[in-house]
Amino acid sequence: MKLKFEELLTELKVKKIRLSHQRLKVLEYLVHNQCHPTVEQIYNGLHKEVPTLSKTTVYNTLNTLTEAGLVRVITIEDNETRYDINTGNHGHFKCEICKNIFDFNIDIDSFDSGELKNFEIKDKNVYFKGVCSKCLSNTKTNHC
Amino acid sequence: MKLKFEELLTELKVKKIRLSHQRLKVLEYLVHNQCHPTVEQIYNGLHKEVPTLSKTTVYNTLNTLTEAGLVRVITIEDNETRYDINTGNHGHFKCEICKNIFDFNIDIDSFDSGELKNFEIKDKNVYFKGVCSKCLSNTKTNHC
DNA sequence: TTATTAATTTGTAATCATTACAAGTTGATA
DNA sequence: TATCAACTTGTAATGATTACAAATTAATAA
Repeated sequence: MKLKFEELLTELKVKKIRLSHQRLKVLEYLVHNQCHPTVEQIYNGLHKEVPTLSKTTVYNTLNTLTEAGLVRVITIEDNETRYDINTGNHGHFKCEICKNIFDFNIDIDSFDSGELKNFEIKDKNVYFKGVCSKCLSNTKTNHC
Repeated sequence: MKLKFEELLTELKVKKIRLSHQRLKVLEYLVHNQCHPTVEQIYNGLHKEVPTLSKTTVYNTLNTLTEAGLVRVITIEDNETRYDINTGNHGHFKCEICKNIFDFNIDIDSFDSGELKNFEIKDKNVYFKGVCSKCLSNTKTNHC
């Protein structure tokens, strides 16, 4: 965790992005909360610690970090944008009952279909939806 | 095309969804325009032919058809929901220059990772972003 | 350490997609 | 052809995101 945060700071400096207090706090929140939070969740989570924080700043910061490639946008549902500090190769599963988003390993690069051979692919996303194992067993219990 | 439309009608009847004039027109539009249109595009495209059509009806219809499984929602970008009458197994590539969305073949079922073995997967989506071949060659030309 | 300045933050207002709602209309059934 | 629940419609409400301008601050150099 600590390591990850230091690496992110270095990347910000390299890319000449100012290390403002708000940006560091948002980054820290994302490193500590890798549950793919929404803007609302980030804002609420930081509000006690940084009372002057504005929601606009959270939006601005996330856009800046996304453009810099430090953060990945997750748009599984059209009404809620989520953010992920883990920019590595992995898929997302959203449970329609508990609404949680789970990471799963997937080698997205393995299916670089020949159809797109003259296309420049910058970003690959795999999103699954359904019901997670925990909610599945709860549903079964309720039926008895 | 004709065949596809007839099949869709049969499915609507089976699922006891009324074959209203507006629903048939939206379905027809989707069958004829498989370019993953937005609500705005569908509404504008049908407005001449069906002047009384309301945008709310387009939303309602698309939600009904999606729940019935006749239409697939595409949410690559968080600010625009798109709709696809092709519910078969395929991926989507969005060009960030021309904004077009391209279909490509992909066997999504082939990577049913063991991590999700106790999950019920209802929907699988693969979204790529980047620059399409046409826009890539245009960019090159402009540099000369 | 301090001054300088451009970048950043902040709060409010604006925008845009989508949904809620209630009154009018219509498709399917008998 | 009558009936009625389902559907459509227009307007208003909602909610996420962005625009904007004034106040603040991080980074640089003296």
